[in-house]
Amino acid sequence: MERKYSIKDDDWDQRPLMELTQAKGLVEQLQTHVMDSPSATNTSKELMTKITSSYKASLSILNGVKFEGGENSLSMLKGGETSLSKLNGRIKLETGENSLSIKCQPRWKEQVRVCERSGLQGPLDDGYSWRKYGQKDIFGAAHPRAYFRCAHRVAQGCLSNKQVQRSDEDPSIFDVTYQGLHTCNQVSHLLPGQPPNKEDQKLKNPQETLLNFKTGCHVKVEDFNSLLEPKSASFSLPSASTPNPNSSKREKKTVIFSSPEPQPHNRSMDSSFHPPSASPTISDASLFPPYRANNFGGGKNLQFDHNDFASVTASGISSPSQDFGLDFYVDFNSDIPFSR
DNA sequence: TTTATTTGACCCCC
DNA sequence: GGGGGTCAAATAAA
Repeated sequence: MERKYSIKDDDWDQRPLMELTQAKGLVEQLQTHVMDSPSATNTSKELMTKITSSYKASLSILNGVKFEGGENSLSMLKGGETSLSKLNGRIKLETGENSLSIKCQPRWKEQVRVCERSGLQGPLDDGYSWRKYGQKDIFGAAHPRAYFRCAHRVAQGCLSNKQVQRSDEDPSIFDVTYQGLHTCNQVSHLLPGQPPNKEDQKLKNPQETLLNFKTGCHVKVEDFNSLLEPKSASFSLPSASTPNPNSSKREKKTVIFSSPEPQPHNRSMDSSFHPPSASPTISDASLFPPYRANNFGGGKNLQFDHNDFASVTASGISSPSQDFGLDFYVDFNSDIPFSR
């Protein structure tokens, strides 16, 4: 499969990232070939798996990361076991006695509007699964902020995460901040006709997916009724991790949700809308009222709110099996301290 | 029983 | 010291 990359002149060279992305795709193809080969030894299969994992870990670091310390920063990390972790918004690469802390990742913001009209429009298949890992009351904000990370973080080392907070100005709008590109294979969900893998099948069910935006924005909404209750409201904006290639810089689109007409039995009804286990979820009665998704209300709101974003265009970063445009803005402002 | 969510506590940065 | 982000035990749901 051929990949196309388009890149503008930026502060730093994205080519290593693109090359690595391409290499990852090729290795995954090779891995498929090796796994299917009856003559392949267990050792070669194991090596292929390790190589693929290594590529994914590397991409997790390189996606949106600028090494201020230059190439030597990485060359200082040598010897011993290498581990990759994330703490306080920083990616930390540790090996032996050394560690490299990286703060910046691709970061962008979406605004999701929810309005009071019903309009369930059939199933949709969405791309990414998120797992909620925290919620905080934010100083000066009327509504709490929910924290999500990629549900495949453990299994595939994907470091993508997002924060969701209801807007103070307009309660019908949710500010969704994404950080980090997906390095997992969830994008495969977007491929029509492609059977989900075993794990994904566990994560999804037909009731989860209610929308499909023509723009390519996929929104998952679960258990709208229970949004009235302190738990179990759920939705995700998977495509936000792969913003519409047609979107221009600082372009604003809006994802429109609509709530069902008031239904007295809503609170208790509907086992059919219970949230699946591992889903992109947002939970908080105060945050998430009984909204129902609708796919004819509008586009998605993609807002890049940083003044110093560099524009990068790449393709198929997250999936070797799919070619799609990917426009995003990378905040290169953050510092990249090196510590021991 | 397994898996996901909730929420108080803890940690780190400013 | 305060605030934001994350962890992890408790709890809920499937």
